[in-house]
Amino acid sequence: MSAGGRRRRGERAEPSRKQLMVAAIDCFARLGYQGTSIDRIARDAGVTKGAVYCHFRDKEDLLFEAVKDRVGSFEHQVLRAVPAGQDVVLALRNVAEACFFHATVSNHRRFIITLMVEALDTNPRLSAEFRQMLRRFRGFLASIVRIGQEQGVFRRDVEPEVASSALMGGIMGAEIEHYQDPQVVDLRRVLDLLIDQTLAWLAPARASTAA
Amino acid sequence: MSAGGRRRRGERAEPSRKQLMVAAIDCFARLGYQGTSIDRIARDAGVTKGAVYCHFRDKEDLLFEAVKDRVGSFEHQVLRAVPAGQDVVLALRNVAEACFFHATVSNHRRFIITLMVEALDTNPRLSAEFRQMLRRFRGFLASIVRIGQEQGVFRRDVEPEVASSALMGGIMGAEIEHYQDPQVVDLRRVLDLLIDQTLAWLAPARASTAA
Amino acid sequence: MSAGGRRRRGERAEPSRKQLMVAAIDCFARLGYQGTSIDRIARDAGVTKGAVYCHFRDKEDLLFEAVKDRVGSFEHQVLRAVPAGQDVVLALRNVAEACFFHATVSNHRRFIITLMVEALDTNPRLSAEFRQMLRRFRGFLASIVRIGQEQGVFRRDVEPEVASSALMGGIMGAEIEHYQDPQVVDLRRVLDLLIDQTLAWLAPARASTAA
Amino acid sequence: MSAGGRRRRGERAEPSRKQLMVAAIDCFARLGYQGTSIDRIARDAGVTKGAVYCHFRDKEDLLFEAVKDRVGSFEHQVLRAVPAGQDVVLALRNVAEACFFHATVSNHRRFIITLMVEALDTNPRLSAEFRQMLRRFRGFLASIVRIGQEQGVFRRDVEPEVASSALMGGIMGAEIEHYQDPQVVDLRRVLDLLIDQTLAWLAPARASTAA
DNA sequence: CATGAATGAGTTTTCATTCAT
DNA sequence: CATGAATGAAAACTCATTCAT
Repeated sequence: MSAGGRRRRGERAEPSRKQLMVAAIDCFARLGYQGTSIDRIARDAGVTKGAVYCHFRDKEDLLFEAVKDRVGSFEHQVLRAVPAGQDVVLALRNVAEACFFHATVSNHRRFIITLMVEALDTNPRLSAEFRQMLRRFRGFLASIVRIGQEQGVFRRDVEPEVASSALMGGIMGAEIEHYQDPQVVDLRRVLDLLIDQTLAWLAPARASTAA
Repeated sequence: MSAGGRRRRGERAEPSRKQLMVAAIDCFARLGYQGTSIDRIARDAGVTKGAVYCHFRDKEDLLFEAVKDRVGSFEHQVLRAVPAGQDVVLALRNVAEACFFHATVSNHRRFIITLMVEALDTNPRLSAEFRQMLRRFRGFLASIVRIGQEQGVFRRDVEPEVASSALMGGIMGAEIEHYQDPQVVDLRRVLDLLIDQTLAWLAPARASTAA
Repeated sequence: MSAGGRRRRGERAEPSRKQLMVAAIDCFARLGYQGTSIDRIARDAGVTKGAVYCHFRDKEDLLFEAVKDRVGSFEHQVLRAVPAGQDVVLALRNVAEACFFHATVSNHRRFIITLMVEALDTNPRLSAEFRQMLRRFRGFLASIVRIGQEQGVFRRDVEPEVASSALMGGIMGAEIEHYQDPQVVDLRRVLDLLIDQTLAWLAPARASTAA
Repeated sequence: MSAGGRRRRGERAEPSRKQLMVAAIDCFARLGYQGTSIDRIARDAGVTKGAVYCHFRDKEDLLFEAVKDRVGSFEHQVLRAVPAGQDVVLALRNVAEACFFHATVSNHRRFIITLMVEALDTNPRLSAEFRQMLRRFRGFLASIVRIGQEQGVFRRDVEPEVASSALMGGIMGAEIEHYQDPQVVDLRRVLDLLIDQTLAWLAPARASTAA
């Protein structure tokens, strides 16, 4: 009770599991998995090392939980940002907007990108998880493109899968540039240009009039 | 004779410094800086741990030497691929081609991307080095765009800096996707589409009126 | 249970921090700082290397803690041995007695002398600490001399600072000789002679004719 | 020949063995045996590590050679400073003078004291060497005292061995204080006082009343 | 649940020593 | 003699994990 842990009435018990997740996500996003020690996470969460093992089997478990949390949350956000039946052009813009939001306001996107790169050859299981996530995301973008093609809004001689790869890569790459050099790379403008470019490219050939 | 690396006469001294660099670059590219132990590098290079310290002050020194080597080499390759006075369209295609080459045949590009992401918050000095490199690269791409604009080959209402950010991000992102999922992401096709898209976007307006 | 130091219930927690300090002091006194490995200290204390880092930041921290502990303890002993208002002659004898005690029964004096010599050019910060300690000690001795002079017990044409330097040096030197060659150098007799000599020298001139 | 090693005509080949000894003595005096690396000595001597092994079997051999060199040289100096048949009072003053000289002009005395303390429990063989040296030195001082006693210049109720221990300890201790705090401890004055004190003590009792 | 001391394996680094040239 | 690359053992330190309380 003297050890600072007592909460006042109504102070929402702040389950330390949640705090640990928050701290872990932040640390992993900035320092990577290998660069983050359990001790660091615990300290940031305001508990001791031992407490981590009350909630998670080991460091990897914490990692997977964090990834599941962030990936799920992000995908949910994107789906919410793109209601079914929406204008496909608006849909693509909204996806970019969601990415922008999560890349600047939260560090969810950076968390994903950082761990994805790190996991490539060091954590096959995690890497597989990310692979699935990217496939879902590309599939999602490709489906938007496909709908646009069916609606006659997009030209038909473009493979939706390749186009979605290019778009997704463009978004990720722009983010990395921005994390690296926020003073020079204005993420908003780069993403806007990226979407404009994509839409122009997808516009049916005639006298292409992108939004 | 059993005592390790002693070479017999005429056995081509195979300067172990070079071998250490090669091993280090490969390990760092795949496992990251923190994920690579000195011991691993030494073993891969066929020497003992101690030998590493014969050639490099410490692990970080080895890292910086490796980065300097790879970045320098890559930039040299790109400059060679784009002779001065070349057609700007061809120039952009050649840049993409060089990236494709170094992303698939060697692992130089992956080395750079992996370390760039890892260094963000863990190694400010290295991160600054990468920041400079990206600025040079963006500046180089922007100069090509600018020349195209002066030649009337590219439209003039596009800011070269933003366009080069989008292009560079697109390349890096496509590479990451490819490293993640080589079976699904055909880097060549994605890069081709990326360049096509960029060139279409840069094409002088005939009737195209993008927002 | 086999996993080492886990104590059974009631087994008197024997705080290992204390044991580590004891082991460290003993090792440093005999082997010097550089000659003592963390592993050695841990083994002597009956714990593993890792435990050391549980209680001390690093080897140097352990060193400074040990020095602080011993120096403080020794100064405390000396002050207790020389109550305020005591006969100055008795005071000097008691100081020598305290040194004798800590040089033979414990190894506190040897600890201080060993580290003081080693630190000279290898650890400026520690050396400064010892410098302060010696200044305090000399100041303390000088104050006794000064009081004796005021009381008319000691002659007045002697500088207390120089006299205290000679006395302190005499004590330290005698100890070193004794550590070196305990069979030949009888520390008690040398210290006694030293004090006799000092007191004779400090005695008010009656007919004393020094060369 | 390009490697800087070529000497001009007449430049006295400066046998590197000598330079290595000089460098070793200096390093050992300041940093101790364990605190000095072979590489450091070699660098200070202007050669490479390997060269050390051309002249000395190993680090310990270099140590013993250095000790032999310094101890021999110092004893020789002292003997020269005290010609046989000299006035015993002058003899003691000259010994102190020789110590002062070698403690301030060269670092021979510090070399001896540093290694003597370090060797105590870490190098029994070296420690034995120093023990012999101290015995010789004490014997030498004791013989002077004894001669003085026979000449009636010194009182006879003092044991020469104990007196010489006190004197030798006083000299060593004063030196250590001076190495520690040269700005506060004026070695010359402390040694002078020490000799005065000793001589006063040794003066035949006329009215001298020690406590 | 939570703490914090402790373990033990693994990491970076140092350094005396060897040896082909 | 001298060099300098290389070895190998030992050192300091880190950190995920365990466990008694």
